[in-house]
Amino acid sequence: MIASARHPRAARLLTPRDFAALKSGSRRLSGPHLSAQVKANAGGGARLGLAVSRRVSKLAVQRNRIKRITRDSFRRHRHLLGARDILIIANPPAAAADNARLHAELQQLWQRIAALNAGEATGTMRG
RNA sequence: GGAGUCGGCCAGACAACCGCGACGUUCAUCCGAGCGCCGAGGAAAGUCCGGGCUCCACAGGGCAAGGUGCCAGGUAACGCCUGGGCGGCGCGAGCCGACGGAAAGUGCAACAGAGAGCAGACCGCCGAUGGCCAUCGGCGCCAGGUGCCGCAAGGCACGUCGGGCGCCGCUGGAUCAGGCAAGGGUGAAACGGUGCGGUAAGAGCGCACCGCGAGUCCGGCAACGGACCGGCACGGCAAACCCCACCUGGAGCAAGACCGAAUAGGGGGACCAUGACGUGGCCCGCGUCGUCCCCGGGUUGGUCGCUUGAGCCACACGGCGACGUGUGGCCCAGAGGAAUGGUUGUCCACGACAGAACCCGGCUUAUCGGCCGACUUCUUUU
Repeated sequence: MIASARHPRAARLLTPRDFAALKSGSRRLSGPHLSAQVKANAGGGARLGLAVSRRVSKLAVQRNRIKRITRDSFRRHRHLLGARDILIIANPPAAAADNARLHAELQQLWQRIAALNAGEATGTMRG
């Protein structure tokens, strides 16, 4: 379906249960500033969760910035990502990275996720 | 124009595209879609004070503990604000101050220093008074040489001289007894300060001014100020205990309320009273009568609380002011895995600190820079 670049409520991980489900059987990817946990979901398209702890930055402004950049990038690339739940975890260096760097890294991350085939995406059968 | 003080305000702008949340409205069986409109701060921060609100069997008395601390106002309240007083800083506009009581009591002061609380004399000053020593003078007393004359007693001369002792007086002293605390020195602090007089040297010993005072009068609601009077004692520390005055019940929106679902009214044990529990420091008082402990099972979803409020903006009136009263107008985030943004372009003074989480009033801390008003001061010109 086509590619609306929107980010409705349905495209988010909402409950603690959603987050707990990612803890087991997910595929992990990591970059210098951001890491991801990915797992196939029951359908309907990609859903995004965010984890930016106070360990990344004590300033709420910085944490908000990272989340906003991530959401904005996610909605633009959501049509590429298939039916997966994705948790993006910020690493401490992310607070020092500017917006352009975060955008670039996110774009690479989406491409790596999209490259995973359906079998791998479930994570459980990895050899 | 330069330097500065106080108060207020702003917090890159504009455009395009793509997004997010609330509300209103239209469409739609539902998912949702269109349109309109709104969408972080002056500190949203630290959580340091004060309230509202909610629950705790509702809040009475006493003790303890904590807080505040010049006075008077303002306020819902405050540790905030305004005005005033006092002290300090600044040429000034102004700024800063835990700023009640030390004669209610207890206590503290290391080191240094002679001495640290009803103190003390190291260096030093004096030595008036009473001694001592010395010089000079006066008076008195005592002892004595040589020569000549004389038998001797004795006389005369040198000589109204010299010596010794005592008393009195003058002057002097690296002096003793003693006097002093001015000056030096120690200290955070040394038992009022400065000056003049005074004195042997000194000293509130006297005087003037300042300071001080359980005194009197006057001004002020008061803090306090002024005048007069008094005398120089009554040191400092209360962010030491303490005294005095005033204030404070506890916990916090994960407060708390409702709806729905699900399971159970389970098993075991302790106590039937001068008992247990409720008051989250204690006691009294008050209230409740079955209460408490252990084991096992179930639930941790939704709605409300949640933004109209000690609200904001004008104008008028009262007040020095903080602020109050009245009239009119406005609606100004409400999320909750958590919205309020991203990218690009143009411009310039090249953009700081930083993100609401129940809500207000303050304080404090962080902060690139800019604008406005009032005032001070210096310089130039007229």
